[in-house]
Amino acid sequence: MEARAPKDLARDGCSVALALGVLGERWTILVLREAFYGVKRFDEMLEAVGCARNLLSARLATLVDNGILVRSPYRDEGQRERFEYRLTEKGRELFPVLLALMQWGDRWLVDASTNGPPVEILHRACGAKVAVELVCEGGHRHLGPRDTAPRRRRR
Amino acid sequence: MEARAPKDLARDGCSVALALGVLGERWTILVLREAFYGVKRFDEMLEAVGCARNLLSARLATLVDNGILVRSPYRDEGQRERFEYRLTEKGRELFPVLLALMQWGDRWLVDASTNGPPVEILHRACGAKVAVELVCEGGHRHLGPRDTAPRRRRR
DNA sequence: TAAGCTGAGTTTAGAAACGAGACTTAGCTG
DNA sequence: CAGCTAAGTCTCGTTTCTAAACTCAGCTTA
Repeated sequence: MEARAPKDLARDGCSVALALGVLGERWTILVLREAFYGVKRFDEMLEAVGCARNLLSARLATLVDNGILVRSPYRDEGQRERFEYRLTEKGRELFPVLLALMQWGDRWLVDASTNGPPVEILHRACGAKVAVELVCEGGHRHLGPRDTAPRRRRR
Repeated sequence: MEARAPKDLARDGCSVALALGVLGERWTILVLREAFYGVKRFDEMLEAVGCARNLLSARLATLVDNGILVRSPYRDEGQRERFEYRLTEKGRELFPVLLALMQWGDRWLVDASTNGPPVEILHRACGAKVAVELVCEGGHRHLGPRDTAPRRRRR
């Protein structure tokens, strides 16, 4: 008997499930974190992420296949041509996901004995701390889950 | 030689890695999605999520252990006492993570031939669609990743 | 009082994914 | 031409996942 296809989390077309089908494997989101921090090269990424080489190779390949990273050539002084990985627009739009995870981790998981979060994201233009927030198209801000209701749309 | 402990993604105290240590296993985030939709009971969750029974059992246990869900007794008319799972405050604060994933999936993964996302999250008070947004403490809104810079803090 | 039902799990065995380290490759350098 | 280096690939043992069968406790019905 055939096992459920891997990555087949998307039984019902839910966008969360679709997203996790692409991002849900182990290490994938940490690779993206490093990509946002500006890490581009294989061995540097390997060091930063800390996973096995073959897995990093596999994750980069699926991220490229899914248009989240691009693999593009570069050449260092007196070196042969190699490739580096950079975020695409599609990849950059994952920033709120990363920031939401970071924010939750900061709030609930970071050891309270330390003085604050290990990394902060700042607004370049003004230096203030950046956060994700729930807003509605009607202009209301600071919403919580209790203020919302899901609506399933007919297909 | 001992293998790297599972869930040990948190080599460096990064909050994203810490969060993924709790949420990063397969199915966990889909369980939370259903919890936000109001699903509370084991078999109902099983049907909605679509994973193996033993994994649902394991995921619910780790979510309870981590204070994201509470397991509390209920009793239906003429039934014995059973248990249901509900989000805690810590769990509810994951809503931005889910919404950010949904938003990205809607934008980049939902088949463009269909007319819009499968599920929308609406503001109860006004009926308008809810979204996550990057804002800074200086009051600037609609930020993108390009507008930000990370700063690592000394520990 | 026994037999059957039900929701909520646990167990088991085979398949798939992961992890560590060794090996490969292609071009550059001494 | 031997050695170096970044970026992989390969191998094999371990862990995790999957599906399905099994268990269990209390309730109902006979």
